[in-house]
Amino acid sequence: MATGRTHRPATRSRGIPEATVARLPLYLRALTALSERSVPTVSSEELAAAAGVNSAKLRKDFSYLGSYGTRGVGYDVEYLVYQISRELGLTQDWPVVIVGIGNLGAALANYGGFASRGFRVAALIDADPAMAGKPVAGIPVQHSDELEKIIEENGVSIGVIATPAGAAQPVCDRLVAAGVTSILNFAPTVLTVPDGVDVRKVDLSIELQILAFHEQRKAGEEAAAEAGAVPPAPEESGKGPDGDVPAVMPA
Amino acid sequence: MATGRTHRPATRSRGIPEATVARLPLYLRALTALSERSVPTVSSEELAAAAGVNSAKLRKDFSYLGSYGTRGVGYDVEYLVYQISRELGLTQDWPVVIVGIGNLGAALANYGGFASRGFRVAALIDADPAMAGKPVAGIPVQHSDELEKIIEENGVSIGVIATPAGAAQPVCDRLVAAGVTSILNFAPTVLTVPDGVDVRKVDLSIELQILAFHEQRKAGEEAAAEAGAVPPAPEESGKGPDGDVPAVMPA
DNA sequence: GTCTGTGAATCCTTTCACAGCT
DNA sequence: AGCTGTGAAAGGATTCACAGAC
Repeated sequence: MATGRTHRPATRSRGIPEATVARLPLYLRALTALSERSVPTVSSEELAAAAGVNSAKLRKDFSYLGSYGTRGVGYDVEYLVYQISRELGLTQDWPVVIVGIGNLGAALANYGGFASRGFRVAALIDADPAMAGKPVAGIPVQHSDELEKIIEENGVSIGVIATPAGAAQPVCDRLVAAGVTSILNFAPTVLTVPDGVDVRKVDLSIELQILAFHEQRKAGEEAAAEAGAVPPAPEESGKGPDGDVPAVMPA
Repeated sequence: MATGRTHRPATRSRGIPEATVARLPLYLRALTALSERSVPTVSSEELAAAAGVNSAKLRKDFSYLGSYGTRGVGYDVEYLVYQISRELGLTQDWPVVIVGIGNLGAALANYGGFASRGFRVAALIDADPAMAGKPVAGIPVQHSDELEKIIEENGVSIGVIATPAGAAQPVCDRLVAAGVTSILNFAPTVLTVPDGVDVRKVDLSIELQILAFHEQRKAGEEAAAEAGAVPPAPEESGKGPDGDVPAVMPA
């Protein structure tokens, strides 16, 4: 995953592992659901189940944030919601812009999960002049000529790129030049950014491909159970894709 | 080795680490781009740069697939495209169904990255009778009553869920009952599935939250660099002028 | 007795660095 | 020379298991 440099080697105060950070939103969602049902406290076991992880991991994760639980009782739901929100920076308002209002951009603009978590769609931007002024999710689309102005006037530091692949890097460059320091990229391209800028990538087809890999292996196991299946082994001799045999290396 | 601590018994890999599998689609995309430019061979250094990883990692990843490179030369682009495609299972045709044809479902239906990688949208399914028959991305939407029939007739084993959160689990259950064994879930819910079924989750707001975390930290570092270090631990107070404040009630 | 918080052990991933092939 | 393939080392993440608070 493309992550900018988190320079500052001596993180004496709070070094929350990336893996933990990535799970905090999961916990937060589960906690929010409990909160809406007015559940006062929850055990690590229950919360872990609701978030889809195991309890040891959850407790370890929370231990990086501090000691917010009560032994013999569990965690106070409201208090934890607040602590995690604060840790994630969601107690403040994050204006974001979405660039590229095609199908995906429109879906993102309409996505309720943003507004409910401290994110505010400050502007929708598209390169197509015909889109300008047209409202999407109640927000008028603006032409990309305005990009820099919009970023500066709204103090936007997070940009979402939902353009076609070819437009992504130029858009990215302009966003960064205008002051954006975090980018969520939906375009199927590797973005190049300067140090200090974070990029996260969501690629719809990559996830499907990973599923296909496992799916294929399931089918292969079934077949292999009946006969010894050996796929084609082109030129190269030696290892190749065979059964469980790892790479060989005689001494 | 092969210790008896199989967290996922049904998903025993052929020796290719998950982390590597997750990167194969990246390599494949970079290679496809090279292939289209008729580049015959590529070094690990070049390919790694194009895929956004470092070369040692790439070579290690490829070593799990077999010895497909030539020392002193690099990798044959076409050959590697074929090998990775085969490894990912993309040399076969994967019919998929998309359930929930809202903004996101429509975006997915229109997404070109599927068709070009062995995935074929076999059907679009929505619970709204008003959608039935309406074409999206050239494919007529079918009502969810037809779900089981569609799955079976098309031999679908991969399902994409793009419904609202509340509908996701019931839809998932029906998909699984009908024979689907891999699910890509865009709904913000933790899905419960029987053993042997793979679920991958894509959550748009989670990615943004992770960005917000890092963004917040950057802001804190800047402030700390300019003035004396002041840890950002504010009490619940007035947010922004137009803040839409998440429900937090600190004890 | 219940449940959290956490060192220690285990497992997985990345990086290093160089042997060995072309 | 140039570049891959891979053991070995280093670094993270996960799980274990239990001390200690309630």
